Amino acid sequence: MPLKIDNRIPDIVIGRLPLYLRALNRLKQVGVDVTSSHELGQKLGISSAQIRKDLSHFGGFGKQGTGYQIDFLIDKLQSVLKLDRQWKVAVVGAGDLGSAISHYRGFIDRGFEISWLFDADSEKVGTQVDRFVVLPMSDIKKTLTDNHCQIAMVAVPAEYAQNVADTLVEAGVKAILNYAPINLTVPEGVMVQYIDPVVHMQHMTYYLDDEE
Amino acid sequence: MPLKIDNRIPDIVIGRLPLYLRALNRLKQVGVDVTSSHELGQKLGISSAQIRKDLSHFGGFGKQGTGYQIDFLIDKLQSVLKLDRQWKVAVVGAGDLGSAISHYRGFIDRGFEISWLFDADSEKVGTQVDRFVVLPMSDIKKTLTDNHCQIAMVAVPAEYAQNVADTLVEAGVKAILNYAPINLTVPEGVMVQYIDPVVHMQHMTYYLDDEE
DNA sequence: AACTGTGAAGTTTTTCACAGCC
DNA sequence: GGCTGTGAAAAACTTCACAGTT
Repeated sequence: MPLKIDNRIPDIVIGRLPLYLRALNRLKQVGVDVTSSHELGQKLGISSAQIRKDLSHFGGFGKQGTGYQIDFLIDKLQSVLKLDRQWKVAVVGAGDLGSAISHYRGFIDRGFEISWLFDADSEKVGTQVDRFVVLPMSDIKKTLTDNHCQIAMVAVPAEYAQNVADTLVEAGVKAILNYAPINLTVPEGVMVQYIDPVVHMQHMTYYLDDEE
Repeated sequence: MPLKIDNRIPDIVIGRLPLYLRALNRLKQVGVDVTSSHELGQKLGISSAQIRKDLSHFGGFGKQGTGYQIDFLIDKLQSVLKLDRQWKVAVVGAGDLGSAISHYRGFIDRGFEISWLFDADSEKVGTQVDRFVVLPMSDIKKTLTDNHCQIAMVAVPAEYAQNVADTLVEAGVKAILNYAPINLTVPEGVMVQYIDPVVHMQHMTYYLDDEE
């Protein structure tokens, strides 16, 4: 009898699925019905073997000789990523960035609905930003708990971000997308992803020509 | 005689250096002078061995028994990443996102100066956004070429992003930070980094509890 | 003929563990 | 005692290459 097989799927594979999904939706948009690991890989700059292996973790989604039915694959990936529902998302910070996020229309058809906008500044609380009335920080816990909100975006200055994160964790949030350029400390079981444009640019400058 | 040693440094290592730099600047800010691979790793959720190995690619920056002098290490990392100068950056797209980027004050002391803001919409061209007058797309090539600008940020809707990228490449840009949720095709020698908040959130939903 | 799914091989990345130094 | 820098070992990840299917 074989030992229990550890079939947890590598996180790096999970991280690529949203990219596949994005490319597949794009192909669908331009009227393509079927694609191949080769075509998809070309678009993404990823080898076809990798795409096939990644997808094979979840079952045989393709057809030999044919490729992948795009509608079918989109459906499967959405299901794997638990995107077969709408996730309500809270945004903290109603400054320039929080406002831009609130205005952005690109979340809704990819599984997310921005649902609340919070800010600590009493001048901002009560004002209208896009379709939201800015709520005070003191409302976070009750609002998110009552609504079982598990996802939040942090768009406050770096010096407040850890405090905000602590509050969110207390409110039961399990996934934080942090726009503040600072590392957050959170308990086990809470995920943080970071968006910091400067980090990306500093990565690229390494490879740039010296002459400015 | 040994074969020529390939001492190109792995890209994954380069990608971590900006994170080290960010954490080091944070420590400096709160008055710390010296740190260790262990402390830094703790803050970043990275093993101390990895930090030591990463840094060792560039020389012995630490002192045995003591750790790393923060000022010194910041200086070295900035030099490695070519951040010992100010890079001028162009932004394309003066919508909500482009405006938020233009207002953001966090670039300047990390090596980047947003210097121009372009938009295709003739209604926007000529208007003031923060300290910029919005420039027409037709100015991109001359402006960026004349100023040897190598870095640009794309903050336009997905359907225009590839066109904008093509224009930027033509203007001599070598590093693109793309906020549009679409993969760009660029020639060899041009780098693209992507920022798509939805990708990060879709990555996290995989691990969230099923009950919403 | 074209393409998937997959063991096996190859490569890269991370961790271990310890000599050497402060 | 505490810490770095680093070969060696281990683990993780990617690519190869091909049997099997349409």
